[in-house]
Amino acid sequence: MDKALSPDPGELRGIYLFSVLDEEQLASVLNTTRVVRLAEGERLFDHGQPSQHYFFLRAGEIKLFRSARDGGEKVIEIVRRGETFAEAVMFMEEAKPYPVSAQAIVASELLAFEQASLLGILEQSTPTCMRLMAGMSRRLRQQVDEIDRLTLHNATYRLATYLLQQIPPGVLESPQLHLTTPKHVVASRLAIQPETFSRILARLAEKGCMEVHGQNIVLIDIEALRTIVSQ
Amino acid sequence: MDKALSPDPGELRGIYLFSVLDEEQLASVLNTTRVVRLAEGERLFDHGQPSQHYFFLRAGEIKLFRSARDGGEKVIEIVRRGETFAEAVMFMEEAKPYPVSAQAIVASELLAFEQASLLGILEQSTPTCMRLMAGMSRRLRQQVDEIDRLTLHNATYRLATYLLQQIPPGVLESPQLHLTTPKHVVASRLAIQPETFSRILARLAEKGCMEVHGQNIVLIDIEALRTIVSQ
DNA sequence: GTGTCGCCTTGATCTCGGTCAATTCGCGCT
DNA sequence: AGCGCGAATTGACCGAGATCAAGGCGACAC
Repeated sequence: MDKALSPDPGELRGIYLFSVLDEEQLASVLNTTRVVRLAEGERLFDHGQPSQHYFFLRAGEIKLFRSARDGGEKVIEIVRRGETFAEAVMFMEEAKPYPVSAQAIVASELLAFEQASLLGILEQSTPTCMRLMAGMSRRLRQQVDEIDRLTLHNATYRLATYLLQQIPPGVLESPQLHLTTPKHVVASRLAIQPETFSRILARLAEKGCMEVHGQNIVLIDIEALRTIVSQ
Repeated sequence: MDKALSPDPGELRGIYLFSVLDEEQLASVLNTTRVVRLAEGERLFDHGQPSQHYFFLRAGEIKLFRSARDGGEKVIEIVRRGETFAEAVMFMEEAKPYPVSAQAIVASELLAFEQASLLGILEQSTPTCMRLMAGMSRRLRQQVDEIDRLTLHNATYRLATYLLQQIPPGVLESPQLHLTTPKHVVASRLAIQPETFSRILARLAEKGCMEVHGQNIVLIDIEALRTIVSQ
């Protein structure tokens, strides 16, 4: 079976935040790093909860989401293998509450880093500051794009955009997509109800844009999708 | 009449980004700072345009917005006197395109700072890095809140939230609000059509929550508003 | 004063996407 | 194989808010 390997310096160097650290700094991160394994459906943290850590997703899939009192749920982001999250939280004041909840979509394995060690490193390593700021800037821009899509565009546009983004780099023709994420989670990520999501997929398939076979989608006519997205 | 005063070190120190700089650093910022005055309706920059500057709003009001090809427009943020904006853009790659357009709602006066001088300072001043990261973190969180409101809550909720946020700090009872911003701009900020905005205000007034006299709104029953917002 | 130009308001109607409900599908389990 | 449960699909209906279309109300110019 899988065993939770301890992280080594090589693995940490692959993470953008740590790529320019010296041996000593890397060791200080490594010392306070824990491996966390989550079963499917397990919560990592809740919205509002005081934070002490930020994370790197080794394997699996995590959803970051907000809940409404009426039971509604909006997935803010789907975190994939190789991505870090919650780095920006450490700059908030007081208890630094997490701005979202995090839950494993499938069994997942993560590295949990202590905020304190990174804060110490940031004091010494301006290049690391720059990397972190670049990362936050990119996310800020993505959020603006998200608000744009939510307010200026309809559900079909958002779904088309999402599908086009899922095309692996390099693939040009009739790419075969495999949705690793359950459809209802993707729907929430796009602020669409599962029923509507299903209907839009069906309509696009009917128009000949794609073929849908459960989790697998073949994009027959990418140009048609691009047309939807470019107006 | 107003004349455009040259900025002095005292004014710059009042800006959170510059509050911990030494004399020399402050001078380097000051050297490359220009005063910009905009007439009502004038554009400061456009979405996608390469960026060289970030800004501080001395007086007036600026809207940051996205446009759709069909003429639709979404106000992302209304910048008020004393606020800075577009600091995060400098960390993007290549041409560092502005993620939004900026236009003066009323005649405005700004300070325009060069990205290069701040980047130089960030290399030397870790405390300034920390301040900037804290600012970006706050904005990131606000964007999540915004997405939450857009997807999990209705137009009345968003309007009530906005009104409650406009209450000057310290005022507890029947605060009199003055909307400095035209209603159709506030509507766009809240992702509501002007007609719907007007109707919601009318309905809240009818319920006795408030009195609306053009730009002036008296919040009669704040508790009722808070109830709307807390579910 | 009176004209006019924007903005705001009010009314009538439409529509996209949500809600409710009923199957059906897919997959793991015994 | 047959069962059971959650996810996905499909259909019928609904509703918040958009759109379309008139007025009304200032503010400003002349």
